[in-house]
Amino acid sequence: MQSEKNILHFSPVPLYTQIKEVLRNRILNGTYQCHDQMPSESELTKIFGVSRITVRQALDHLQKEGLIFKIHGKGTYVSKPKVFQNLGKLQGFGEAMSGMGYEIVSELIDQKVIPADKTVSLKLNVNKDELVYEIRRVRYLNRSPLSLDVTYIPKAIGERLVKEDLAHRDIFLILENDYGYSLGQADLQIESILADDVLAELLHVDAGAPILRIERLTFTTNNQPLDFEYLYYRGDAIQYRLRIERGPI
Amino acid sequence: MQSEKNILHFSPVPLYTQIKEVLRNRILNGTYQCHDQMPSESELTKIFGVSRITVRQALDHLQKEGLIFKIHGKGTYVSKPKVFQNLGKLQGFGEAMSGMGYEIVSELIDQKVIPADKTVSLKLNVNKDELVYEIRRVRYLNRSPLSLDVTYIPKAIGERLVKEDLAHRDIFLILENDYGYSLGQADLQIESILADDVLAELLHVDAGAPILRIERLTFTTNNQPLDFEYLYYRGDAIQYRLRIERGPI
DNA sequence: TAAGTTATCATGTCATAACAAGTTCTGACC
DNA sequence: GGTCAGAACTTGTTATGACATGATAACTTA
Repeated sequence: MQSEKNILHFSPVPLYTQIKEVLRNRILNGTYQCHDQMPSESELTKIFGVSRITVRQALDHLQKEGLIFKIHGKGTYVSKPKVFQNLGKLQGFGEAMSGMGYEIVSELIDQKVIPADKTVSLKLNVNKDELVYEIRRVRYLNRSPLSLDVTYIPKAIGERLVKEDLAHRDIFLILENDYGYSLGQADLQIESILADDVLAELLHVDAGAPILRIERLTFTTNNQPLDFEYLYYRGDAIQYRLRIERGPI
Repeated sequence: MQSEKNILHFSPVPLYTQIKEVLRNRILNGTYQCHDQMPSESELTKIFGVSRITVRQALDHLQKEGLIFKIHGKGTYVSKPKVFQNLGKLQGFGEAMSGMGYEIVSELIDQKVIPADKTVSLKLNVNKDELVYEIRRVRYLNRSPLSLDVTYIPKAIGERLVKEDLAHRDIFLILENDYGYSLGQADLQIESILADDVLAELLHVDAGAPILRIERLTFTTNNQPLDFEYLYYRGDAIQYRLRIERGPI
């Protein structure tokens, strides 16, 4: 019946999902390469032995993921993997830059247990004056200071974190891979400020230099606040690139 | 034939788009309220006089926008409007703030046809020195200047745009609703700079004040660059809030 | 040769139809 | 009364078929 023996017509997983996975793999492993034209919808119906509506459903999902794009009247094509493709996702800075050929190291400035002030307690959903960990690090990109990260994290997690190699490992990766937390959404707030003396010294800029200040509150997939950070980036460094998708209203 | 006289079966705009707009309006104006159950798919087919596949296409889009959610076997429901729901999506600033209780007006500083410089030509994918429109606007939030938007757009589109009411309408909305462009992704680049004299005067800040500079390149769903902008925000205003989701890779 | 027309193939839209599967309510049976 | 089967909803998946519309190449015509 079907030319593709990988496609099971009697399976709890929908046909369009199976087809989507097969096509995704072929794109990722290079069977269909960047800017290649994919088989047309009618060809795919023959290849997989399904109807056109099923093929279109699989393609729609892949398009939503950004792996392919369609041109009316011409065909379906494999998207060029863009630098930004994986951004616009929540990720730490090291996570973002490593894999892009940059070497990121962090210098631990200090780490201490402090009572949560009003802002931190609100963000992390703890009582005021409840103890939390404050971790201050300066991140270097190719020997040049790039940002000061001030992280607030519940005391229980902080106690484990401070034993880790925070100079080379991303906190998000530790939380996810080592501690098993599942990171979900994050709220970002961005503003522009002037460097004070402390920032100026740490980031090797003049006092009064422009600084990009990002406030980030990260949640688990269960919507529990987990990590609250202030990120002070040097204003002259290309900072955050986001690939965001349109959603109306 | 159809119970809904607003739905035109012989129109260049697809039926599912018309239905999507009608339903969206009913959600926004409160006809269908938060957590209300929407009419079932079979009811909607009768209401609008279309087939179920068309209704589902409209609902799928609304779901992707986050306005509704479905529960298998139960029904379709109106989502609770979240503060961040509409952020982290690509949207113009007015689009973001209106509906949040703020009044946004824009002042048109100037609009002119200029030859594309190297940056603009690269971003918009046109030849260097090819003519493009440059539109400069200052946006006011409750009488207070908030940002300078410098928009570069291909000449053909710009010629139509400059006839519009750019003081009160969002460019993105005009492009989408009036011109039928389907906006897809956008690349954002954010940095922090100091206000020069021009910016200082336009934004009512001192020269040297911190400014948030956002470079935004917006694509159609066909991945054609459509709109390239520099957004200069006052650094002391809460700027951009993004709700971003974690994605694999 | 250049310009216009047509054929062909691509995706986009829409209709009708059927069955699967999850939820809820009802009514029969114990 | 409590339980359980089933009817009557819901959304989810899939098929088949049709026509519209955009893009392109081949063909025709001036």
